Amino acid sequence: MNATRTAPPHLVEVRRYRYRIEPRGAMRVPGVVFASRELLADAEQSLAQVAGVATLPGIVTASYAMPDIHWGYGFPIGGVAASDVADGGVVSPGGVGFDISCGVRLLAADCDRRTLGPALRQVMDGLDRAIPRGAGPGGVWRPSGTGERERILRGGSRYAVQRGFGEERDLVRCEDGGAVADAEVTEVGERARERGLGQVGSLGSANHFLEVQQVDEVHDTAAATAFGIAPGQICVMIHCGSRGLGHQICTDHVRLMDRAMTRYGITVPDRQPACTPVESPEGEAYLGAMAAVANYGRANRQLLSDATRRVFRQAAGVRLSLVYDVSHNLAKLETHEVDGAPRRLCVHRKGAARAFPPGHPDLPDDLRSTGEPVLIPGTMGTASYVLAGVPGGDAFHSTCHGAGRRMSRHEAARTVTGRELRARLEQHGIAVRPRSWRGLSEETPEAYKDVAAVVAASEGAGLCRTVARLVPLGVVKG
DNA sequence: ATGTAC
Repeated sequence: MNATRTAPPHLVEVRRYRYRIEPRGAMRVPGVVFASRELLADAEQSLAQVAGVATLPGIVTASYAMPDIHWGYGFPIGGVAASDVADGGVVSPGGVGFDISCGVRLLAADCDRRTLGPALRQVMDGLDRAIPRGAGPGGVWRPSGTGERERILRGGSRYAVQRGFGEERDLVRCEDGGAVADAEVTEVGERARERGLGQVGSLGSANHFLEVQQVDEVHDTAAATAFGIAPGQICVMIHCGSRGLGHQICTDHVRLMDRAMTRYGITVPDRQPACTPVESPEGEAYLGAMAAVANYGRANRQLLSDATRRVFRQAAGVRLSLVYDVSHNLAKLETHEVDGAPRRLCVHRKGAARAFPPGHPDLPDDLRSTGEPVLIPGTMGTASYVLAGVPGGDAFHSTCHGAGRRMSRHEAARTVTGRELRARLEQHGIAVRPRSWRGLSEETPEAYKDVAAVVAASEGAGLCRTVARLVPLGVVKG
């Protein structure tokens, strides 16, 4: 149940693209919102969530919000919060979201728009047939039994590649080398496993998509070269998550934590977001399950990449190499400096991407001097971006994750029909392969903030730098 | 986001 709506917290402009919410009441730290005035106009009610997150036990430095902030379950989408593990810091499933491990993968083709030529149509038709999408079951590959299912949860992309669904080099270009080590498969309940089993290698629905894109502008040639992209080049962007498996894990663990919270003496506004200390049986159970789902999400994107590569090879003789794969819905145990001392933190990024700076030891060797690639899926018919981490990046090295919704799904569907939208996009030279007309209309570009403004605010706030802008040529949607 | 509600 929602409490009475109170006035949104007061924002003070610290400098351009940086606002502050002073700690009041139960807030343990300030709120820091990276945005422009224009972007804030669409974010008013989610500022209360930024203040709510600031009350979490053990939270350090600030409750952060990225320029694409919008209303979410408990935490705002576009929120970043870190808690100090040794100081009773908590982990919250609401700080990760229902779509655990949702993220983006970018593949670069060995051709440009001109050399691909009319084969684009065959590629789109091939993808239309090869990419499972929409709600419900169906994936490109079904694990054969319990053993294989558990190896996906433990091994992520690494297992998918071992199994023949990719190349060894892919793993170098995946966050965490394609798998996190701390997956605890025993914490993944039977219902979650069942839901996940038949959905390995599927897009899902809503804002998830697979797009054939073209590199439209390169802003940073050195970084683009290191990432493997150049002007005019054909790319494929895949945005998807962990399907029913992640949803079920979030549901299960919110329930467990909700029951346990009072035992730890934790009270939160509106009974959400549910949380328990990282160092508690419930906290450890969630993090173990979440890590298993993180691996599942990566395997999902790996399987979809394999299916996409097959289509490009058969329809156009084109090869795709992985640029990067990064999630924007995860909690991670990381070491960051707080008040001049290194602390072990549980960093929640919900609708926020990690953006390690140049020189960070966890980056792949060939990207270490460049900074971590960040992949920003835009809205249909506009543009997507490739960014990079910068030295001194704020918010525990995080940045924006997308355009950010501005209109409800219902409102969006009222503005345009799916058929009208497809006609409009095709007029602009964008091929559309939808699964449902309703789903397409809900994703109309007007339903989102201006992704260029979000990227400009993120860069202006010192969170990242722009490497390239990509425009869509073909969209595959659920 | 989600077998779009227990």
